[in-house]
Amino acid sequence: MRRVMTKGEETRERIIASAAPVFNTRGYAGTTMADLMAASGLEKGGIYRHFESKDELALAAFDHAWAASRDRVQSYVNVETTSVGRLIAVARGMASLGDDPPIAGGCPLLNTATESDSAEGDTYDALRERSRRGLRALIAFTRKLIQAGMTSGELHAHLDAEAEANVIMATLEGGVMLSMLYGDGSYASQAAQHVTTHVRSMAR
Amino acid sequence: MRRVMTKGEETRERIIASAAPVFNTRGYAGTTMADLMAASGLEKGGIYRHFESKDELALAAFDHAWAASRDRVQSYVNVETTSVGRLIAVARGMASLGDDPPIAGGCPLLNTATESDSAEGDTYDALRERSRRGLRALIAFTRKLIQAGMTSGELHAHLDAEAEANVIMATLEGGVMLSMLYGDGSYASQAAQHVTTHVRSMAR
Amino acid sequence: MRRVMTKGEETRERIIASAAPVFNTRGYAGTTMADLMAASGLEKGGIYRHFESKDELALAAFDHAWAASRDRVQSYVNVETTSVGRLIAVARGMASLGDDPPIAGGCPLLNTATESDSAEGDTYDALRERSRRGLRALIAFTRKLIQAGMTSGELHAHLDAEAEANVIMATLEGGVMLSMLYGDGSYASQAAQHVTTHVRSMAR
Amino acid sequence: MRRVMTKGEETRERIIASAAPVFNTRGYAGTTMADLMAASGLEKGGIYRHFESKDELALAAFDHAWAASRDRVQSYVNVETTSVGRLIAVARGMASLGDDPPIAGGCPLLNTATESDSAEGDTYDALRERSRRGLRALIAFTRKLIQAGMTSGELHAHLDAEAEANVIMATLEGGVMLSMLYGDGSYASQAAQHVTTHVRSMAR
DNA sequence: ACCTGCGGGACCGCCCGTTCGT
DNA sequence: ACGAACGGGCGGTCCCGCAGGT
Repeated sequence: MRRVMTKGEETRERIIASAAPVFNTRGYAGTTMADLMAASGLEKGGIYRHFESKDELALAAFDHAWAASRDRVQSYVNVETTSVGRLIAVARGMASLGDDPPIAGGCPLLNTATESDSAEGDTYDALRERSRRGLRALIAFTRKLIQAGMTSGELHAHLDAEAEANVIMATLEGGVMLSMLYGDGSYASQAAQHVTTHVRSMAR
Repeated sequence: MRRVMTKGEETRERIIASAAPVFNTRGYAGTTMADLMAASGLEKGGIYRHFESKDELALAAFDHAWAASRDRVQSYVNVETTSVGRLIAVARGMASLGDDPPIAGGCPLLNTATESDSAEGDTYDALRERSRRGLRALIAFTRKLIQAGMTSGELHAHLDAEAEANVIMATLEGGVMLSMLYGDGSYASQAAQHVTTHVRSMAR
Repeated sequence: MRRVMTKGEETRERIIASAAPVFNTRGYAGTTMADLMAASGLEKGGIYRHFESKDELALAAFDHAWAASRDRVQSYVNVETTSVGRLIAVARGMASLGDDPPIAGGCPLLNTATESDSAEGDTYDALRERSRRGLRALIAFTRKLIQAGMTSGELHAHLDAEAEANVIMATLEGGVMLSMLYGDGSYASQAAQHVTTHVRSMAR
Repeated sequence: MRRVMTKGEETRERIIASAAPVFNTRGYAGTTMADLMAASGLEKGGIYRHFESKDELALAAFDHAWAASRDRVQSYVNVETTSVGRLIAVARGMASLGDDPPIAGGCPLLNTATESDSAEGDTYDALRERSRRGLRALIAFTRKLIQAGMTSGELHAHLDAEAEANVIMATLEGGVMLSMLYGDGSYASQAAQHVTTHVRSMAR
């Protein structure tokens, strides 16, 4: 019987999991090592054994938070079979990030993108790059659903799939932002509802 | 001929104007007094004479940035006469914040809302409150435009003006976010285009 | 009719008078220019017009406070005619500094001596020198009263006037210290009573 | 053999021991963290690990200095067996604080009392409270010695022990003050001599 | 092998005492 | 006499490296 994870790896994962909501709520610059210590229950040295720097942990925490958010959306999508159904599932899944986020603080893509978009510094560069990749993946996923719908005949044939995907994601992220700001999930829900209606209007 | 502004007031305004893009790009927590000194050209003592704390300056800088952004949108709206035209102007005005922002860093509402939405502390509280007010005003302005269009007969009579305004602003802010993240104004433009099409579809 | 004091000199005196209780209560190091501004009602520039530095003002304030304290003791002495009466008057006058000081904060000699006695720095040197002179004068005054009493026959002829004066002043200053610490004038009174009894025991 | 003190506790004690003479000579307000760093040989971070603030260290340093001074007096008292002998020992012990203080700067009670007696602020409040307790204990100790002498018949039966103790301590502290100011231990010695004579005069 | 806690040093926001133009 | 600006240094806190102990 093989060991799935060493004790050290488990600790590492535990640190990441505890750090993710902290970075997601306070931001990279607003998070201190003391916050991370309190969250993980470890001393400084204990954290530094597993991560070279706060930066490295921040990156790992972002990956963790983004994976959790992506999984959330994926879980909505997985139960659907049609392209239209899946597109609507993406909308509802994204909206859930503003209503009941898997990682406290809302959508890590939105948070990290906004903090890092025009800031300078190596860590911000890395954070921005990950945000870009995450959002690019999300938009590409949506675009492919649209294209699949176009191919299968569920959707009109002459849509600009790229542009539609961009706008859908903009609307959903904007809804999450509003919901987080006002502590009211209905903004994200309304955004999801709008996307749903829009997607249906693209169906023939 | 009387003095409109004392030398001190001018300096204060100069400090605010120079601080606004710094806070807007680096965020509140990411901005240091040294950054503010470099931006204003003043020494620490010179800044401290005009502001009790970094916090007070941050608040003033937010107000400045938000006023500049609001004015930008307003300047698009002012040349239009119809409700539909004005709604489209709002969309183009907001999109311009992602393409060519009046204050470096993009939309101060988006940036400040995202940084402060789930953070703790007095300054974050104040920042969050200002973001809420700003966004509320922006949404209310949009809602009134929709209601005016409904009253005048430009738009369908049975729209949910509040929900429409929420979604429009979510879409536009999301578009700005994407444009800032990728350094590409077309995301915001596509969001504006979508809103434009949507508004026209609401016209009878 | 000649001007006794120019307007500038008056202001200078006003600053000194307002600064004296501040330095006497907070000490030299514990007093800030802001404290002095608040006490005088003047702005920084207004104070610096009359004094080259905080140090110079501190010295002037000490002189003022010490003069006021000396005058207080003198006023007790002046109404007495005998050496014994005058010695007792010195005791009661000193005790009054702990009970109802002419300058808030108690005896400036005690305060300044204690702060400056083993500290380094030019200003402390000057402060210490003034404390030494003040206390030396006070002790000398007391010694001369004893010597006068010895000469006149009021007191025993073979006293060590210098030592007696030293001890009397030590007792009285110690009493003031206790009274200031506990906010209770009875310590100083008891010290004065002891000195009174002691002086009477030196009378033949 | 078990460890009596961890390395951290030892460092903490070392910091306190090095800080005590600094605070005792320069006063609380006159002492900077840089002074404390120089005295301890540690960097700021090293000190900060053991104390939350300069204030906390100041309080600990006062306690240390006062304990050392008390021990000094105690060591004079311990070798005496009679009440009169012990009272005289107190006088000589106190005088030694002005002549050859265990902590540079003289009597911490005198120094701290004088600095804090009329100053405002939480730390001054705490310092004043400690000075009061220390001096109260010293006076009470002296008073009990007098009362014991009265009970045993060494001293006259009708003395006001409280008042005598107050005056004795006033005289001794005043002597220390003079010795520190002039850098001449003879003032404290004369005060002690006076107290000795006075105590003997109270003996039947 | 893993983690705790100690200590370093840079730098934070703030406020000091000071100078100078008006 | 004021008020603007200065620049250094304040107390405090950060992130981090490393020695030592379990």
